[in-house]
Amino acid sequence: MDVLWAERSPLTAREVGRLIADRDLAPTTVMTVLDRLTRKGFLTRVRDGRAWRYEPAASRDAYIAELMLEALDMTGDRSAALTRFAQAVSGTEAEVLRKALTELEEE
Amino acid sequence: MDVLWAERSPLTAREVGRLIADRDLAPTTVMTVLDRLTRKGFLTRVRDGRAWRYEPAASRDAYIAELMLEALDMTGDRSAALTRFAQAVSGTEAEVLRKALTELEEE
DNA sequence: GGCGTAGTACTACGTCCCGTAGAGGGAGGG
DNA sequence: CCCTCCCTCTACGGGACGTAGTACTACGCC
Repeated sequence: MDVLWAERSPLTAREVGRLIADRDLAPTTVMTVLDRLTRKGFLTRVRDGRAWRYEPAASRDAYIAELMLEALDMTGDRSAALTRFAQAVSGTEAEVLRKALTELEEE
Repeated sequence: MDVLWAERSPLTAREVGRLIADRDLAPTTVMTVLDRLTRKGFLTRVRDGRAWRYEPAASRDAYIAELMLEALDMTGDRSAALTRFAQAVSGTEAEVLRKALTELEEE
């Protein structure tokens, strides 16, 4: 669903339908989906003549980060979960995390 | 659902029903839920006489960490999402992460 | 030894979300 | 004036989930 969408950064309208013509969906289907995503706050829409122009409300990365935080909220012991997580990521990704944290510290 | 369950570490059977008597659910309801959680791999069950004894398949923390990794898998750019995440956690939690990563490095 | 009780498996029903789509309305162009 | 485009509203099938009932089995007591 959002997969299709969240990838392309530029804003668009029902051109989305053109972009995913391979799945040949009814035009209304695409509209319904965009509409529902908007209702859920994943997309933002702006009028453009009689059509709408949709835009992601947040970057994909921000959305993912939010999902991760949401998962984290489900536990009582956030530290334990975080530690677990740190242990679970691969070496290179641990490196990325470390770097991000370091930069954070420097600000 | 798992909320009730995943909190208590010790293993149990239909005593779960006793433990959540406040929600006064039919005994069968509790059983069905435990059964479904087992099917989905969240719980492990062992025979104990004619009854079953349920036990979490993974610790809550491990489960949360897994959820976070799952979210991370949804992006194309894992590094970007990780960086975002690192920036999003609160200061104290960033500290926890840093510590976990450092210990990881030392091993 | 039969009968109540505890525990299990199987099935069901309402609800909600999601992917898909159709039917109907307003607005611009030929 | 009609056609086309795009929008809104409503719908339907499927799957998950929370809740629960029914049917079967095995203990154990009297």
